[in-house]
Amino acid sequence: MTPADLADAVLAAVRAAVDSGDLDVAVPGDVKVERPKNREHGDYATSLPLQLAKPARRPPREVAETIAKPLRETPGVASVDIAGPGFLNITLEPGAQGELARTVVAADEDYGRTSTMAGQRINLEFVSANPTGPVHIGAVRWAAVGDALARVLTASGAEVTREYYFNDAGSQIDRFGRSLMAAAQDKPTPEDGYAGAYIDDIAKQIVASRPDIFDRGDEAAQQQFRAAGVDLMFAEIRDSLADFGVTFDVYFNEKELHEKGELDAALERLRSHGHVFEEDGAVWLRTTTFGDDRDRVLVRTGGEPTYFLADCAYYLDKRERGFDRCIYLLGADHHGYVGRLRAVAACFGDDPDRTLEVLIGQLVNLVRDGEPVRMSKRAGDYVALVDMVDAIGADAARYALARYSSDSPIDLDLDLWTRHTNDNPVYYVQYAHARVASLLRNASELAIPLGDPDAFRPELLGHDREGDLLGALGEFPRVVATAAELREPHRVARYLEELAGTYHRFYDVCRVLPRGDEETTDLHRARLWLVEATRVVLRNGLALLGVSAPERM
RNA sequence: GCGCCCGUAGCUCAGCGGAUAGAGCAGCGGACUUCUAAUCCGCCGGUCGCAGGUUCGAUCCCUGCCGGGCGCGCCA
Repeated sequence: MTPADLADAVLAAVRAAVDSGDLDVAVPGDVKVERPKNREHGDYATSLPLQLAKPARRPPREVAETIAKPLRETPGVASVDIAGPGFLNITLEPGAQGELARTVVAADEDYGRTSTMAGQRINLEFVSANPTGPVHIGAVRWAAVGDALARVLTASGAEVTREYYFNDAGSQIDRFGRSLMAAAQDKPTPEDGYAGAYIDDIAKQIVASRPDIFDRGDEAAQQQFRAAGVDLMFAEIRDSLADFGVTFDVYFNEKELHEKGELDAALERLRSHGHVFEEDGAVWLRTTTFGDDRDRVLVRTGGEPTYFLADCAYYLDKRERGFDRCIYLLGADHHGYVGRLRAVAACFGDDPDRTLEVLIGQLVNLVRDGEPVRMSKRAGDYVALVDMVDAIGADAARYALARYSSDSPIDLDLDLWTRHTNDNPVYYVQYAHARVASLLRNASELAIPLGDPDAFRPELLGHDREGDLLGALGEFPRVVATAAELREPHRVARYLEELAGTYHRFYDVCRVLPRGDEETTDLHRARLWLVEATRVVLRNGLALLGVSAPERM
């Protein structure tokens, strides 16, 4: 019996109580059934009676009794106690609890998948770093978290498109092109230009592949530096992200918006909705109508469109591609965008609460030898994605970035995440998986197969540590669904750390394989099912974070 | 000044209104002839920033204050 099954049983009990006239209340849509910290409070507990007491106009403990009565009749439920002010403490039959191992093994890669978000078409835009330099650490947080988020959303039934908005138009690209040309000519970096070793590298590559680049004058040369530079930079960005395990379904070019006339189309659309006005020779969008703190310029006095107008066109483009929800993952230094983006959606006639979501990730600082590592794309002495992967490996980097709530700023100590010790949570989890894998290898060498599922005797898994492990395994689908719903993939990492600990503690006291010439008993086999189920969940969970599940360490 | 985020054990952080607030690290003390000790067990450690409010019940929701981070361009 899974927690979801039990939740259904509780709701069925409420319905039964209502049908029999014992209770007069609207049956809730879902119910929270949780594992109590204290084992004396049963295998599962719910505070539903406390919540129903007021609408039912009855004392909580009375409500609890009316629900408990039919719930006790549920197959697999051993006992239901009423505790405290009106909690229901539920104890399962040993077999019903152990049954979960079979469920998990049977579901295998699908264990953890739910349909809580079925039918939702989500556009998830993240990283979107400008192609004027390598991906820096701030964007890497979202590469790790965004990709994990995409995975938990998908696991919950949503249809997700990972998208990278590629700003290949605008003045920063001009500055990039000028910087490359200056580097190629050994001239100093232009004012507001980009500097750093990568500029020299790219400039050299371009000159090497086009020795005649300066033949048709500076203007033509700069065009080429710009175009070729963006291509090379973009290829580098895409490769470094791929090495990090992150690939996008759509790389969207800003240039395309300009070339297809989507900026004008968006402007007309906004005008038709009556939110556009002219002032001081510029064209503005009245975003303050929808809560932005100031109105925004769409077209400058000189007739040049702003980056903001491209943002409007891009949003419209996403909506016209059929996404019901556009999620933007931005760094804290861009949180000022939230108000205007929401206003954009509203100006197009959308309800921003429904169609748009902006998630803000606080800043990441890298620390090395106790000293903060400076990051600046301009100065060129920043730590890039590739540096971080070189320093601590893709697994540790992804895990380190994904295990914290995006709401809190983090200092990542490169030394710590390099260590192969217990301080390093990714090793703790991966080690648990390697230990499981090793045990299963030994089982197979001893020719002890899991055997026929019908021969599995779940009621033998009655040890406290087995119960703890089964309970933890049962939580997984709900953890994933919650991570998706709240857009908080770090919950998966924290869960895995707990599961790993629960497994280590089980392993410590519950011998799984027969020793020496011991007979293989049904208990050995039952525990093997439990271990196999643990393997499935650790592997599936790590996969959601994009972290490998090693067979050996 | 306005806006967003944060404030929980010595440190780094979990905890989407429930029972006695948790984990890792650090500190102290234990467990390896036994399936991977990259592990496990015990001890030590808290006015959940402060003050009000809502609630049967608040670390969680609301208001104000204090402290810290970030942001407030016809830049991108």
